[in-house]
Amino acid sequence: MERELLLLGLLRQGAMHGYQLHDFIERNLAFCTDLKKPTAYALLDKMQANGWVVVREAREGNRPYKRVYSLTPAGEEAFQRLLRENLGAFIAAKTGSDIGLAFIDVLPKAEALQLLNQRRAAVSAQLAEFEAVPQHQGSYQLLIDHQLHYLRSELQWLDEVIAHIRSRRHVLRRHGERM
Amino acid sequence: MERELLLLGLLRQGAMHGYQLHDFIERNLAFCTDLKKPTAYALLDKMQANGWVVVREAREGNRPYKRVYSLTPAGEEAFQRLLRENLGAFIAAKTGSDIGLAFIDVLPKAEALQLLNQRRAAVSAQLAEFEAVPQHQGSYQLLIDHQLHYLRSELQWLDEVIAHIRSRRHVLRRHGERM
DNA sequence: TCTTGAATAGTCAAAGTTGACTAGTCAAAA
DNA sequence: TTTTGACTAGTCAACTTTGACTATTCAAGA
Repeated sequence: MERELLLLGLLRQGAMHGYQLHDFIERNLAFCTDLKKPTAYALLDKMQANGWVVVREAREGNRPYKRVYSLTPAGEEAFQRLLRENLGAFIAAKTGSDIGLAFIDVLPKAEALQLLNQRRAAVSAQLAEFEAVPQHQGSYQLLIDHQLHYLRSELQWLDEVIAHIRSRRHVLRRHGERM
Repeated sequence: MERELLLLGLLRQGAMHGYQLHDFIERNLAFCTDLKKPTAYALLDKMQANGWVVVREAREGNRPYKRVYSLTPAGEEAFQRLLRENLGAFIAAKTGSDIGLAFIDVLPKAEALQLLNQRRAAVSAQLAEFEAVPQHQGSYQLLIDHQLHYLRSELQWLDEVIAHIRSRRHVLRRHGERM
């Protein structure tokens, strides 16, 4: 749903190839969304079937043909609708990263702490990466700011978890656990 | 990857039907992971092929047969490996909820604010829901606490965004935009 | 000049995911 | 008692996603 919105929003700024769309997303929005090349083309096909985009087969010189996608009025309408739908709603993110926490009692305290510190380093590294991104103008900066806010919040939570585990008595052995 | 970990972790606490596994996840962990019934069975089939679980066809009375899954030693090994892998790494969550923000400039300021306030209400409602969950014992509480932490952080960020948009000059009209 | 590697553009078969279904059991209301 | 609705248990065809390809162009270095 949001991937359609994204493709429409990009096409709104001008006609593009499927390849360019995918490439832009991969380079700039990989932290937000996940859109592999074949999926991008599949969505574009569907959007074409919906009448949201039209394709023009173009060739420059004798290079192999390329398909250039551009927005139709129906596509603009869809964009407007999807944008409002997206902004007005909130869908909580789901990492699978939490699942392990549900079973952390299985591990000896020392190993649990070692692994969580390793995880903390990973969060920290991602945070440093985003802190190094130069300021952008426009609403793209919002996305970066959100990611920064999210990563800082995760880091803070992880620190709380580590402190909590550290303060606990040594965990008892359980069924099926290696010593 | 984390869904296998989850299934293995649950089966570790005792043999179960595919249906019970799915049902438990749906009821208690829907905020963390997403595992539809047919996907659960597909994963169990794969795990069986891996030798991580075994199936016993059982019937009680003359009710139709049921398949009871249980962990093998190889499954326990896989669980231990996946658990360490999961805890030691961090994979940032991806909502698609952010995509809309990238295009918020398209909307008139007033409408943008109205939609963001609607979104804020949605976050607030989810937060209230989780604040109402009674305290659990054990590491399940960690998952709840994480969700609370996450939702509070999102709410705070949204408030910053709303304040930021509010403080901005009225947005200029752009290409393709309805008046 | 020729080769190599990166970038551009897209495809395909295989794998994963899911909405909608079947089918039996059970408890309670009509 | 029989109908209704919820619960248990699982399946299937359709749809979506993806890893791994093909094939051309282009620039740089050997």
